[in-house]
Amino acid sequence: MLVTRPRGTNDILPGDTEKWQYVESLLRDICTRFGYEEIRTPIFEETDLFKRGVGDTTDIVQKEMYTFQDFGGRSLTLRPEGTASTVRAYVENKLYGGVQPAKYYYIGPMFRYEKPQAGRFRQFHQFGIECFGAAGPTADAEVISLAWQFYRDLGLKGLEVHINSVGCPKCRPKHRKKLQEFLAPKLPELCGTCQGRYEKNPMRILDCKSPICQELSAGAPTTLECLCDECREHFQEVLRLLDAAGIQYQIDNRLVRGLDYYTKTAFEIIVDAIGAQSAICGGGRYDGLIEELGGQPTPGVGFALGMERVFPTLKVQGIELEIPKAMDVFVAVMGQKPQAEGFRILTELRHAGIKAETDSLGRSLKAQMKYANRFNVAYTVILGEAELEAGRAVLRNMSDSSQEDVPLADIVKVICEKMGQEA
RNA sequence: GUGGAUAUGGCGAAGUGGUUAACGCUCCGGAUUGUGGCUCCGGCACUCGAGGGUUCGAUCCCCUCUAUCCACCCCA
Repeated sequence: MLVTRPRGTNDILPGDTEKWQYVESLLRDICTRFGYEEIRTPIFEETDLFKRGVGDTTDIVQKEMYTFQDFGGRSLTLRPEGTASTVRAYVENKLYGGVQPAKYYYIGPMFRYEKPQAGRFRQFHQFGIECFGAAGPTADAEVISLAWQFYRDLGLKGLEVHINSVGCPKCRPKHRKKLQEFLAPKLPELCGTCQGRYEKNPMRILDCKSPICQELSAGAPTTLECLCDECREHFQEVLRLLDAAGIQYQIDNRLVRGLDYYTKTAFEIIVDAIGAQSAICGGGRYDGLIEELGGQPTPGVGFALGMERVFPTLKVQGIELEIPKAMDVFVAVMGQKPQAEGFRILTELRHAGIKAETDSLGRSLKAQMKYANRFNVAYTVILGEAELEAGRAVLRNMSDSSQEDVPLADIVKVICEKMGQEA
């Protein structure tokens, strides 16, 4: 084969696309229930948007972005995540002039230059929501509750909500200072990346996976201990709301999100099903981001979940989605003359909203029946020279093999009645 | 970027330094005349990821490359 798909991308094929559509429509339905509206932004943006939005020091910006120059010399980047674009669109289109809070959802492909492995791809698909303009804890709780609702509706089990608060610009510097003081004597023993983090972003040392760093940072001052009054109250209120909604959670004071824009609430939903990947969903509050991207100071909360991680989870948990069958009726035709009449019936069935298929390869009746059987249709119309002359067609019930003669003039109506549809 | 594993017909999967490379599934066709799901029969035709090398001879041995999978890192 001359050309194959780019590394880390996937062809989503029939058989799977139905599952994607099912999940997507469930998500849309839930969003409608929660008052979130869809927003669609460009697949690529000015590179600067992500540098400022996601954070210059993050791995995503430093080594994972698909950045290119267009013929006009602009630096553009395939979006690595959805929040920055949504904020940009909110500010650029002056959506702050509308109803508040502004609640949006998006769903679509994201791009990161990663080494592919289980649950990780270079083009992957995220569903996410963003709520702008609500500073209070209700918004945080609602966002988590929406994600929870989705997993509940899908029937997934054993999911854990991990939650933490990373503070705000008022209390974070205090924590940073305390943390650096705590780690200073252990600095030489930390792993290479964490030594670098010490200056740039010491908070990230807390969720380093290296056992050595974990041990060294054990007992380190947590963000929770250093929260200012406002952040502490906010966090406690979020927890109280989750309790009220019956959502179980675990406080995880080592949970720190990898994107720079988070403030206060940070959360992940964890499941053990996708190889080394555990987070099926992640999000939190980002009260400084909108201002950072040129808007008025506006609070925001949201999350994103990876579509490529929900399907393996469904599989591991043995959950079958209820996908409606693809065909209701097959029209089998023999001979030249009946062909046109068969096509007329086929067309009218489809007009009536019935899923109908026919043979387009001129196969024998036997082969057509076999073909019909593969579609698992409820009825097959059989039309040959003899039937045509008699002005009737055979209607075969495929489940009990019973047959009846139906006048050609009535066949569509009869089928519609049987299928419980309106002619 | 680092490390490990694997690469055989549409899919799954045997196999050996040397005549026609198993098998299962799928697909297509057929089994007395115009009828499915079961059964039976036949077909899908030099091909063993790519390129070199060793050898009289390699799908099985060596080298290189590529791809895929998995893990680290990071994330959804």
